[in-house]
Amino acid sequence: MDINKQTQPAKIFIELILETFRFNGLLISVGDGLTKELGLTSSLWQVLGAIRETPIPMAQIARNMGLSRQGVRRSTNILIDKGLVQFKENPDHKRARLIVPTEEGRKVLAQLEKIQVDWSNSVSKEFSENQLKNVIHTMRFLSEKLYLL
Amino acid sequence: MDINKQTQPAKIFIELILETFRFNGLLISVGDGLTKELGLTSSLWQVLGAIRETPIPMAQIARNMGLSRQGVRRSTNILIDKGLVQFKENPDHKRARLIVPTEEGRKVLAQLEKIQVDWSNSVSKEFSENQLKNVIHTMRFLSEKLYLL
DNA sequence: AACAATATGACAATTAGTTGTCAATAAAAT
DNA sequence: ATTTTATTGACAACTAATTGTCATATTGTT
Repeated sequence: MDINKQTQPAKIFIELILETFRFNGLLISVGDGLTKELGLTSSLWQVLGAIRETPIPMAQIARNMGLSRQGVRRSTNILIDKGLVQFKENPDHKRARLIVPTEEGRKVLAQLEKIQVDWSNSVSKEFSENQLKNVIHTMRFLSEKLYLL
Repeated sequence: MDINKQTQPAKIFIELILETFRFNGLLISVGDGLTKELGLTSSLWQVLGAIRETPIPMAQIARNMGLSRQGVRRSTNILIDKGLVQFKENPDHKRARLIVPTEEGRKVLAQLEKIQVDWSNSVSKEFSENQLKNVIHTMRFLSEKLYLL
């Protein structure tokens, strides 16, 4: 039996994976740089950002952001120590308390947003909406395929 | 002065970042699943894969793959313990020895490649070459912008 | 209503990865 | 040629993240 031959799209897909790793790493390091002054790391602002609009429990943050439940728990503990978030009883679930930003947390979120807006504006300046949307769409589509396998 | 308003591409760019985090996490977990039987984790096969064609020193692996030098060192040590790679004197650089696969390492690389070919073929089946290339291109373009800032 | 299956968060132990520092080597500048 | 700057890899200390297990709460089944 012959060795299966790798199709052309498959080769490019592998390239895409490696590029994703690099891009992801770059985003994290740039993100860390941007928010260093706020005393936040990527894992922290990912969690803080996740409850910007609606307070949700840890497990849901994990699901939304593609993080592990335990990782979110850890980050949440740190954010609590920093006084940026707190627990709030969840009427719908006795165990799964909501994570909500404190007053201080809201201030940091506002600063975060300011930084993010300036930065994202300047980075995305030369890109069209469609170009970026296409990337997101393809990633999501690929993700679906990955889940199925 | 008004708060800077976030442009539409900027908003989508932020979405793209979050999607990248999720996609990256998914790739790692799927990759770990695929290569579990070989006793390799993502960080390990990233390093092993990097020297598939040409043996290079640790620092170069790190640069190519967007990993930290120290992380690569760690992975390399593990791969050496597992007997999959070894050092080889580098005529061009006394300090920076080349990392080369052992006989056993080459076997694992072959298995890895087999798995990778089957998997990438099946995932990328419904994607056009161009669609994937566009994603890579956009990521690289974004990366350039990120470096400049 | 009773039971089974799933989701959630806590904790401990382990593994993975980073940071800071150092000495050796190589490359670049003068 | 000499000096300065970069790169490279090693090591140790530290921080981050994962894994496995457990008790509790919720949801789904019968």
